[in-house]
Amino acid sequence: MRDGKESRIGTALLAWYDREARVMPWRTGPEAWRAGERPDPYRVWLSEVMLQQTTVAAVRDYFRRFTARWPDVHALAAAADADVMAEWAGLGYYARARNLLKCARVVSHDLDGRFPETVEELRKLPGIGPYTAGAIAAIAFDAPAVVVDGNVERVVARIFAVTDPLPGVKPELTRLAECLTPQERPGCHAQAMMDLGATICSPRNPACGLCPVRVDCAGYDAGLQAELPRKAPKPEKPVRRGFAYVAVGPAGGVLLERRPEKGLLGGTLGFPGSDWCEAPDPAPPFAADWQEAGSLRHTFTHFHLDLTVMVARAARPGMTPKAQFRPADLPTLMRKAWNIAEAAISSQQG
DNA sequence: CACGCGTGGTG
DNA sequence: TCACCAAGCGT
Repeated sequence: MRDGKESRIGTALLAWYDREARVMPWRTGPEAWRAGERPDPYRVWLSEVMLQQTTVAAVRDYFRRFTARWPDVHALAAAADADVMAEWAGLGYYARARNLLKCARVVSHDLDGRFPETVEELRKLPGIGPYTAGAIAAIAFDAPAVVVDGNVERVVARIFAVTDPLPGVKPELTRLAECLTPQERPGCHAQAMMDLGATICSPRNPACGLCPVRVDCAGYDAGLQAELPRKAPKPEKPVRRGFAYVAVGPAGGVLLERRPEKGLLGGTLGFPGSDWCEAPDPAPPFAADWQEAGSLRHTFTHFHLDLTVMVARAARPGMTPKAQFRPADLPTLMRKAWNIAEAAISSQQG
């Protein structure tokens, strides 16, 4: 399985990681690791869920706020749903936040607060798929799990000069990643692969001159490093339109609603509005003197949204009082809508 | 299994 | 400006 080349790559990678490992709030660095310190599984799990399809830079402050407010899995399990959704607001992919809370409650109530140590058991928990299960097993419990994220796909495709496109070639990349996974320090190896992919073996303009495994990189030898991994072309994003209605009461209260659990922005707070489609009908939540405040474009995973923001001053039952309304609790789209509405209202009334 | 699901940085 | 991309998962 692991012949001279694979073994040499693993050794070079670990030596590089020992020198260059990135410092992150959820990590135990190589030095502390060697001194016997191990990362807290709760923090590993929380960071890995936040990092799903999300950059390190975006996660840092969210991770700090979550761990300051909920230092362990029991504290998080006891949190109110609305508080967790508010703290997650802006990070995106809100199903992660709902599954995070479900998972915390299972671990807290059914597993006595201890995360499972095997990939098989971790996989059964909500929000933990093949990648996250492997990452927790490797990083928190130092199990020789295979950890394949977008970084590892790229690194492996380049090292072995795999030219077939994703996603079809993913199983082969996983097998190749398995060949590189050592029995010793698998957690450090997993983090080293991801650090290499995030810094040197980057998607565009890889810094091969600094790469610890360049001498064993078939992609570099073939001059293909910048083109790998190949990916199937993505369909164009359609444009949808919609209306959002921001009602502000005499004392500054705001009319908000919580969206359904499933679907786009599921479980988040927002302003009432129309459907989002090619040609939506206006859909004011009640009759009032609605004025157009402006519009915005927001891009989701699979479509662009052009949203027209309407405002009215009106008292309504069920408004969120001004003192309890924090725009930071809203997903980014709704925060943008609020910024437009607020500017219009303050300029119109002075 | 292909698709739905956010957001901010970047070239 | 805008398409692409990032430590994927659930259905």
